[in-house]
Amino acid sequence: MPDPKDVFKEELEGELRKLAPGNPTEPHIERPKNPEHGDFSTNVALQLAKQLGRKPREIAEHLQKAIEPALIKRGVTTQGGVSIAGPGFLNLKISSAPRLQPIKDALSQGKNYGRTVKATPQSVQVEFVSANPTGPLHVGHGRQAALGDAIAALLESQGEQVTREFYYNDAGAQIDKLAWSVQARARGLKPGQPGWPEEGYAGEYIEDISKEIQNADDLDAIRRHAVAYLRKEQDADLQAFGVKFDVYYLESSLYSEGKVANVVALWEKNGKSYENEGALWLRTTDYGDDKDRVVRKSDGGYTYFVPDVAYHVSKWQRGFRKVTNVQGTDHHSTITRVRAGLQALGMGIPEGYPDYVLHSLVRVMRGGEEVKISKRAGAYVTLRDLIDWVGRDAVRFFLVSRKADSEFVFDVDLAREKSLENPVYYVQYAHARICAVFAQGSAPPDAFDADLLNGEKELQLASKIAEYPDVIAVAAKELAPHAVAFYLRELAAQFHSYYNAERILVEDAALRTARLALCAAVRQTLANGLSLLGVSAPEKM
RNA sequence: GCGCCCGUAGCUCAGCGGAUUAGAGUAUUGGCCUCCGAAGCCAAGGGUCGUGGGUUCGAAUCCCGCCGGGCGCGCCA
Repeated sequence: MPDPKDVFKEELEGELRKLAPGNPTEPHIERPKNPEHGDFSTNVALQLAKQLGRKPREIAEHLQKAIEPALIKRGVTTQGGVSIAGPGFLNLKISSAPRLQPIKDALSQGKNYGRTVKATPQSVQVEFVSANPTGPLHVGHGRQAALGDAIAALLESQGEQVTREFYYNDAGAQIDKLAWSVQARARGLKPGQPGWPEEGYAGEYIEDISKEIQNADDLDAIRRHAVAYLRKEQDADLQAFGVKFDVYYLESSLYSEGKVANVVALWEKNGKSYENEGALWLRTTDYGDDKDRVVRKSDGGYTYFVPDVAYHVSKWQRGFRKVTNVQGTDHHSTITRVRAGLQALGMGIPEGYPDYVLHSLVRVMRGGEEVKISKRAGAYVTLRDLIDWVGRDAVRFFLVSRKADSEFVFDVDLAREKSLENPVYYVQYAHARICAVFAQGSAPPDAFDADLLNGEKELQLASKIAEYPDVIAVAAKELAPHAVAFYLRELAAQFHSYYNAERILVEDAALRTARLALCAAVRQTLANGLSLLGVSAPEKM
């Protein structure tokens, strides 16, 4: 059976090409909230009115006459055809058999419902977290982990081949500070005392590490031990959070393999760099930056963004044509710089490479007050704190249920509340409720009589299930997992409403089978969506 | 000062390639369990979409100014 939405769109496109051959408007088909407006709606007639200098309703009538027979010809059965509403909207209401098709799709496709298979998958990469091993992961890293992992899952759902990557600096000045701090602790010094390193790390974890140091004079051993210790701890946190990386990329390898030096040499060769005041500068202003940037300091060391550019060259050379970096908004100035640095190499890397998803800060509220300090880390709230307080599923769902660039307040008390107030449990509860129905002894049916699902709530649920593939396609395109979280809430709400209004396990066997099929399809869709967000779909709660 | 982001119901947030009556959760109020899980449902009240202009037949959505908040403006990473 052809997808009515696709047919509707294709036929509209054909008609629009005839109406405005020069530059045809692309029709946007939306699914109206108000059921009176049918299953699909478009405002092309209104958009076209200006361009053609005709009244929108006239255009709508023209389109209506042209489209209706074409739809019928292609097997789309409607209720009342294409109707015109308001100033010139075209609304299409399809008959109930095709409206129920998504139930069959969800049942037959199972875990793959909503996913796309690509003949030639693109090799794409998502880089996220990338915390330096100088302390425990904080809430911001948690947001990156939740966001990055969900974005990666979304891209996978669209048939791409995704690599999750974690990049970290294992050898820079920050690591030196870490080593000095541990050393000072091992020698019995406390933060702030005379002899404590400037800008040293003061968290309790430094003391924990220092207790394992045998020789406080062997700074190299201390450094290795501290890095290994914190890496292990970060890995444990990520594992508890359910996030796995395919590649850990070490900044030090960029130096040892000569990749940093190569980048600088290419800039010099292309005439994109110049010497001034003993330093080497890159002409980033050629690529939209507001001033040129130092790349090699007068002391001979490179500034941080040189290895960053070298790292992105490595991504390009490893074949990643689409790369997404998930970082905090405090990094937004690096976007221009990294892209400029890549352009100046003249390697044919596209201007917008790579993509960035920047998230703003998360404030943590608990007991009506903002929490700023973690006992362990000292200066910030850790991801581990959050998981301990509210559990992995709630942390994941909360951190991903807002637009990345909106600042938001994580309310620990709300996330903890295992009841009405919590959207995570609300969605999970819908899943568990359906499981409970099936636990009464029925198996999800293979076939059912579609004519029996003719209630308004049933048809609406079917339409909601039909939306799912579009929702994740758009969320993947826009790198916006929060759309999935909102969708799941709506689907769960519609199910709860239905469940309260109608009995599933009715006497009539045929009707029972049909309703069980609908339930199974909802359950499958909930499970698929939750899985994209890294949230479990429990059978019991 | 400059650049980027944000300002929608008491609170937390969707919507923002313009369009059919501004949405949800939470909080408040009132209903619904002899019946598949009440971690649920039904209903009510609550918004000059920061503000002032502009474009448009039509603006929360696009453009400009202003106000308020965040972040960034290092030969730090």
